[in-house]
Amino acid sequence: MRLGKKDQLVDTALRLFCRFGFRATGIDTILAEAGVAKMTLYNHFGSKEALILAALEKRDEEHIAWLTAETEARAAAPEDGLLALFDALDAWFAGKDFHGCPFLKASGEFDDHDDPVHRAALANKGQLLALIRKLAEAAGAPDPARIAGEVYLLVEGATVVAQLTGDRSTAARAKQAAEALLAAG
Amino acid sequence: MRLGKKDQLVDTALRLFCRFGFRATGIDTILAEAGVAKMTLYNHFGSKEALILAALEKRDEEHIAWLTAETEARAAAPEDGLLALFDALDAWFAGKDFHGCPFLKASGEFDDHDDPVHRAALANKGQLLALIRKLAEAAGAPDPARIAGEVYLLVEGATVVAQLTGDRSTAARAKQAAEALLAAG
DNA sequence: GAAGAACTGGACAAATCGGTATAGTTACGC
DNA sequence: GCGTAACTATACCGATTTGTCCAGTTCTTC
Repeated sequence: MRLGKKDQLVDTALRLFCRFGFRATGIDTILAEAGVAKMTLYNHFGSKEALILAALEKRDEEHIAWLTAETEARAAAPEDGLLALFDALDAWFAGKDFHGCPFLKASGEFDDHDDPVHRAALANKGQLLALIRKLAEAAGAPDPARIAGEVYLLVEGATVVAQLTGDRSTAARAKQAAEALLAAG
Repeated sequence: MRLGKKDQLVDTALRLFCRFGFRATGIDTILAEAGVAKMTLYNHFGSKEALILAALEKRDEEHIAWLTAETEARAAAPEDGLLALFDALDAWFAGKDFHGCPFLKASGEFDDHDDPVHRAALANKGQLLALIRKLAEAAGAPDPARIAGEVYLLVEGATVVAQLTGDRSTAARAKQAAEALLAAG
């Protein structure tokens, strides 16, 4: 077993969901791309929604971990982490297969607060906010919770605008703003 | 002609698109909700995509105008406009049928920069950025273009987060951040 | 009131959707 | 090598999708 059909399914599903949207991506497309039979999918996941949930869950763990590591790697000192986060974002946006944040897309397509997919998206954003709060504390901000909340808005804004416009300087602009916020205390 | 079937169609379509998404909303649903025959739709618009485009175009004009007026109404002096914008946003978010920005949703569902729908979304955002720039100039910011770009990120971030979390204090938090940016110059 | 445009309602088409059934094949553990 | 679990291939289901066709009705306007 080189990778496991299940993981293979989740990976290609996530890629296609990001690229074309959740509803627009049919199961048959995922199957063909992954080279997996339909019954294999329905043995592992009971429904398309379950596959979406599994894909988001995996993405959740991976992306938060990636962002944390990338931020740490780019911060010379712990107090630089909050600004280094935007360098990590910049690297993310610059990737050639960047198509926005799957959680934001999911919350847009499943815009009902009771929907399991929407909840999954919300859960991920909670983790992102927690990461930012930790970075704000490490940066020695006088009111880390408030700064984190404001920086979080910048992060989401930059993510959305980068996807919308494809502008390569978006993360840098957000970083500038974050610097000003941090300096203002 | 009380309202015109065409406008009626565009209005209900936009409402349903915002609520349930563009791809998830079938034309039969729109037709039933609007009380209009299918052929009437295809006589006015040649396709569903044309209806989407028409809905976004109308929304574009209306929303920018509404935002401009609401901001002016809430600004005691011209130099308060940039911050008053966030009060207008707050009013928008607080509306009971707020379901996020249709242009952001559209750009998420049609995530191809050549797609006409994506282009329409982009065009609207250009107008929004222009509005913010004018407000930044009126506020007497030393570098209005830079400040506008940063504030724009806050606006998009706040819009997305308000839709995602339903948090009522989102606009206020964004306003706080904008104040700091403005004060920092 | 007559002409013409706008609109209706329902049937229909072709494709696609998520999901199921079945029969057969491959791979792995003991 | 045998049994079992995982997987494949294909055919199929009913529902739904966008879009078309057409005959008949309502509305507007002169």
